[in-house]
Order: sequence, then structure tokens, then C-alpha cells
Amino acid sequence: MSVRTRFAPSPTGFLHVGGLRTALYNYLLARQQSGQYLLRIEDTDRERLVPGAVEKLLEAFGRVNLLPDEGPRLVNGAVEQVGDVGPYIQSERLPVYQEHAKRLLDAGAAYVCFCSSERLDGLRKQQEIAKLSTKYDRHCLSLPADEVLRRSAAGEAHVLRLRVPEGETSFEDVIRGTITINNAEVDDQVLIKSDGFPTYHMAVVVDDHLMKITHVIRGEEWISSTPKHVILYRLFGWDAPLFAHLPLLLNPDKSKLSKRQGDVAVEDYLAKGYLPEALVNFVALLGFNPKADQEIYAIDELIELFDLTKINKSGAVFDQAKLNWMNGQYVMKKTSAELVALVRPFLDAAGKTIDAALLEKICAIEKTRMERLTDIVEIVDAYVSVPAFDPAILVWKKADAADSKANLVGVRDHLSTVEETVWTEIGLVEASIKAYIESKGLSNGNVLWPTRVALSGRAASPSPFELAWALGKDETMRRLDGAIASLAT
RNA sequence: GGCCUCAUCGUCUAAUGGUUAGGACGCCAGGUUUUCAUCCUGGUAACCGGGGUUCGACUCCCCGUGGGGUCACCA
Repeated sequence: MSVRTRFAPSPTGFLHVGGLRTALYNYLLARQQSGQYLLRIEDTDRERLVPGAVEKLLEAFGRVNLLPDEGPRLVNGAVEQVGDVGPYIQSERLPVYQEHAKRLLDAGAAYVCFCSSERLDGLRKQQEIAKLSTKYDRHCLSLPADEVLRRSAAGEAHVLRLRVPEGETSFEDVIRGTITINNAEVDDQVLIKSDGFPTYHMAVVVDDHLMKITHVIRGEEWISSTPKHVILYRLFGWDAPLFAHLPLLLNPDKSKLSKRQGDVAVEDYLAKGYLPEALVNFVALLGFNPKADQEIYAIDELIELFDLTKINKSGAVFDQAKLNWMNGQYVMKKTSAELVALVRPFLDAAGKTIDAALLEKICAIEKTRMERLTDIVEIVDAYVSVPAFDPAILVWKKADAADSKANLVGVRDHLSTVEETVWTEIGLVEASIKAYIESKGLSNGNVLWPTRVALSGRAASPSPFELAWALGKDETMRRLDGAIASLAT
């Protein structure tokens, strides 16, 4: 039997980083086993519908390269669905749930309940005061069939509840082993709401079975409701899939990762200049460790090495500092041309226009200094025009103003006579300046420090060779002249 | 509170009865360099507590403690 996994989010309008990891693991397993990975939209809560949410979700999946094999897909901006077991959007599957609900009802495995939310609230309150577990009291369990018929025919609001059988329920979790719970702890869960929509518990079981899902990989918060699902599988006479409940992603204070303490949406991270592949790599290692001594993994490696049984049981703090480092690793590995393309949108957004050739040179030079793509916005300024700076920083710690000025003049004069081809390569600029220094019997520091500051306007910057190469002859000369003029003698 | 669940450096993790408890991020120090970044070297820092089992426990069992999840006509 072919492995089929699925990611089944409720459409909130963005992709949570925890969701990204869940989707990723589903994807990795499916790819590794040559199976299918599908996306299902769980939009059975009409009150929380977010317009355009599915489109946004698919767009995010596209950007992180985790588009599903089956399910909704974006075609020219519109949502279409591909696959043989659709529809993949639950609100389009109502008849399916109704039909299965009827099966349960006919078999006596579920019952109609007319209790108002007021009564339920009151009941819950009483149980809390009495320190009892808050469960439905089966008030409507034994309603006569004719009364049920009469009241529902009269249009009285009602729901369908699962009749939890006696005994205990256990299931295998690939990550955690056997989990057992006494059915007395399980509530008579609502299966079909009064608006005719199924609850998550009903829909997830019916859909996972009908969609032939073999592995349910989802967050740890679902463990406690899994017994309900297992009971439903049994009542339907179906085999349950394998369950794998992933550890939670945590805030630095170990609470469940939340918006309050930073960004949680993949879209936010991309907007902040993180690369999709870095984000995927980072998130893959939160709760999973393929090799123990390797941090950077290409997606193909992850596919090859992924192993559900190696997933950790405890929650993982989402550590921004390590994400930053990892992103920097990925940025460094980009070619300058790739970086130009990646960085452009951020410059555009900041309203900065810059010559393509210059930008590519900047990328080549600044790559190792960039942690996020947005860093480019600041970096670029110093190349477009010299930042204002205190002439005092032109003076190297082991020299004085007169020496710095003399050396700047010397470098300027030397560069003004140099062949044009020298400006085409960093190495040639370097060789030329170093040959000049040697020929005059000067020291590197005395010459290079002021030259570099003159070109960058900053105490810390790339080397003067890189700067001169990037800036070109004219701008280099202009900056040297400016620095010389600023050093009054 | 009931139920479920988890527990190795600050953080992400390796170790599946015998290791000086390893790696990575961060931090610190040194090297290279005109400076910064990169790079290289080194350092800092952990088995939650108590009982067992065993010749021997981070590893197995029990209890405790602490954390988390969940107790909706939300997913």
C-alpha cells in the first residue's frame, strides 16, 4: 500500500511555522516512500472563515516549495483541485459527512441531542464547581425515537453526538508508543453541529479514511482527542491510520509558540529576509535530528534521511539566533547573481534604485556580512554615496593625520595612473596597491586603513580593494579627494 | 483540578547499560587581516530529585518535582 500523508490546516490566512514543519514532515515521508502528500482544507467552522485564506496558504506553500500532490492548487490565481479523492475542501463535502453520520445514527453509535448551549454552559459550570470532569451528561441519550423525529421535524435545533462505548481505547503513536485512555474520560463529542457542518473530529476521520491516508502526522495538541477518532474508526469498521504526534514549537519561555512573542507566520519570516530553504532547514531540525553532526541539509538529504521514529518527544524552542546563523549560511552560498535577484524586491520595497552591475558587486562583497536579505537595504547606502563621517577616523591608530593624508594622496596619484583593466578585478586592484606600497617602502596599515575609510566612510567595512573595485575608478577618485580635503593640515 | 504527555549545556540536539557525556547556535579568548565579516584554533556550559534493578546506569522500573497539551456545536 502506498504511503499517503496529508497536511490539514484550518484556513487562517497564513502559514504558521509550526504548520510549516508539520507540512514538511508529511512531505518528506511521502517523498521518501514514493507516496502522495495531500493538502486538505478544514473549513468547517463558518464563524472563523477568512476570505482568501486558501489562496494565501497556497501562495506560501509555493514559496517554500512544499506544494501538495493532491488537493487545492492555484491556477492563475484561482483555486482549483487536483486528485481522485476530492473535494479536498471540507465545506464542499457536506453530503459525505451526512451520509456517514446517518450510518452512525442507524447503528446506535450516535444520538441526536437538543440541548441548548445555555444548558450545556450551566452543566459545565456545575461540574466545575463540583470538581467533576466537564462532560456531557447524556441528557438526550435515551430520547424516544418518535420524539426525536417530531422535534427535529418541527425545526428544533439539534446536534449529533458520538455515543462513546464502555471500555478503554488505545492507539499506537509512532513517536510515543502506545497511549491508552479509559473511555469514561471521553466525552460524547458533537459530530454534526446544528448548522449541519461536521466537527473536526467527525470530518478528520471520515476524510482520512476516504482519502486513504496511511500516516496522520500532526501536532501534539491532538493527542488527547485521538481516542475519539480511534473510537470512530472502530465504529465505522475501518482500520485506523498510523499516528505521529509532533512535539510543540515553543517560545523562549517554553510556552506554546505564539504571536505575542514574535512572528509565527512563514510569510513574516520571508518578509523579514529569510530564505525559504533556510527556514525549511531550520524548522526540519526542531524535534528531529538525522545525523547529529550536520546542520545544513538540502531538501533531498532530508527526504533521504527522514525517519518518523527519530522524532523527539519534547517541545523545541524556536531560537531566532540559530535561525539567523543558518540563514547567513544560505546567503553566503548564493552566487552574486542569485543574490541580486533575491535582494531586489527588498530594495524596491524600500524605494531604492541601484545600478544592476553595482548591486552585483555589492552582493559579491557583502555576502559574508549579510544575515538576512533585508540587510541589503542599509548596506547599499554606503555605495551610493559616502556616508558623512568624522575625518578623525581616517587616521590609523599607529599613525597621525599628516601621515594619513600623505598616504591618501599617494594612493590617489598611483590609482589615477593605473591601467583601466586593473579596475575589473578585486585581485588586480589589490596587487596594484600592494605593489605600490612595497615600492614606496610603506606599511599596509598606514596606507590601507585611511584608504578604506575614505572609500567606505566607516571604521569597519570591506577591504579597500573590494570597495575600489565595486565603486569604480571615478567614484574611488572622488572619495579619495573628498577624504584628502577633509584632512586639514 | 481530571486525563494525557514530556524531562541531557542558556537554546537545538547526539548517546539506545560500560564515552574524559559528542556536535551546532550563542557567548568568551586567541590566530589570520588595515578594520569588520568570513575562516581557523581553543574555552565556557548539561544528564531535574529520590529510590530501586544491575558487576555497572543519561540510558530500564517506581515515586516525586517541574514543564506542556487537553478538557467547545474551534480547529
